[in-house]
Amino acid sequence: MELNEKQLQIVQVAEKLFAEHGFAGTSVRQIAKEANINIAMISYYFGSKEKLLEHMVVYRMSDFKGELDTIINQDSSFKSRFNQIIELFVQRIHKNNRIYKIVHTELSNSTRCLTFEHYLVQKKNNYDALTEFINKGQEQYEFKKNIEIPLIIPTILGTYFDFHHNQVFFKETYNLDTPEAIERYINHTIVKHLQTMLCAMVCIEAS
Amino acid sequence: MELNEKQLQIVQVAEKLFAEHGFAGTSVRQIAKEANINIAMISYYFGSKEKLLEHMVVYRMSDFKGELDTIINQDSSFKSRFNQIIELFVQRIHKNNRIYKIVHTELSNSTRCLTFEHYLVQKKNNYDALTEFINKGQEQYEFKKNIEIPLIIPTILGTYFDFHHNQVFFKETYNLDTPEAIERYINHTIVKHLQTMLCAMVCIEAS
DNA sequence: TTTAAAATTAAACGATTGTTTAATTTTGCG
DNA sequence: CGCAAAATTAAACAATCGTTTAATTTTAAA
Repeated sequence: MELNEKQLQIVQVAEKLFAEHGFAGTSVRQIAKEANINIAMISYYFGSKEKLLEHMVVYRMSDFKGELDTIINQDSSFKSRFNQIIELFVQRIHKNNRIYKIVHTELSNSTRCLTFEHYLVQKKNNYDALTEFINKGQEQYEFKKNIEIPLIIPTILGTYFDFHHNQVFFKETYNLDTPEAIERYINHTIVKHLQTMLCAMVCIEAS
Repeated sequence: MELNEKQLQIVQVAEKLFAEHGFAGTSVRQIAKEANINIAMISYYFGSKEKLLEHMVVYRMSDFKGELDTIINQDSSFKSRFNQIIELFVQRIHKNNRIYKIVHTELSNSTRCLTFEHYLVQKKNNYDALTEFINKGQEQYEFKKNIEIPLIIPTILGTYFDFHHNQVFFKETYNLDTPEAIERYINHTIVKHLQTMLCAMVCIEAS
């Protein structure tokens, strides 16, 4: 995915607006205005508003490969690696939460006929890598069996996104006033909650 | 929330369309066509498209009170009640997943200036009721301490919704071909996954 | 400096948006 | 039945939508 400076600027502004107001709720005029470019430039560079979204998904979904394997191939205990994987997923999804929000919304949108193939392939890779890792842990009697492995990632991403979607609620209920407080809550409290919960389910504790 | 037959029909059709195509992605003409009514009837009954959404949220969010208390006040073990609470939440969110999807999307939408007060009040009630229940379980040494109680509900709802959002992925990856298979997966596999995981984190097992 | 390609612009395109109007039909009570 | 209120309609409203056009400016290699 090669984007020149101007194209990148458009994609970044559009990503912000699509995440905030939805794809249908954002007009090309808003994008053009906020990106300080002429309306026609969007069609000129991307062809259409829909194709701009496609370019955006492909562009954002290409730097994820590898990080997961690095942790899995590390030389530490299964539990330690499992905890690191959980933290990685939260950081990843948090860093790119805008594009994920857009994809989640448009993926189940019967209007859009995009394939989101890049997203689905990425997802499949993550699931396969995690499944293989858990299976190995089970073979070595470090992880419990009878675990619903396909639901581990939904639990991680879902917990993050439910918090993210309901930030208005959490802010006023648990006094997360500053952006720093929210960052801390995500990187510490949510990560620790997921680690505690998932390890309690998955890990066999030495007694 | 009192709606006559015609208004109810409009709300139901609009709910389906808003959930499928988003609020901005649905036109009043689509709603009118699918509900077999004249376009003007929407303004006539609700005032505007925005107010239709408000009416919808209020209407859908009013039958939730009570069920949770019934389980909490039951005469069974903390663990048993906790498992029932988890199942109730999944069933609730699944039954009403359309309005939740709409609210989640529009809640973090800076365009919309709706308060969604009914939703937020409902949510607060659920959180307070669950917190009180867990606290009692902790006092009786049935539940562990140092638990992040505010994140239990996000884990339940989030796990469900991540599955729901990515149904396209799960369908082809785990062969959930029929609607019945999906129902079974939600009501059995997801519920059991959440019960196993959350109980492992929360419950002190007799040894 | 010349020149062709690329980038950028304002303006206009038809289509669709949510809403309102004013006329007509249906309803239900006296 | 008579008649006012409610319900329903087709048509029109101005505004905005995504996209295209055709003209102009900028760029950069020859």
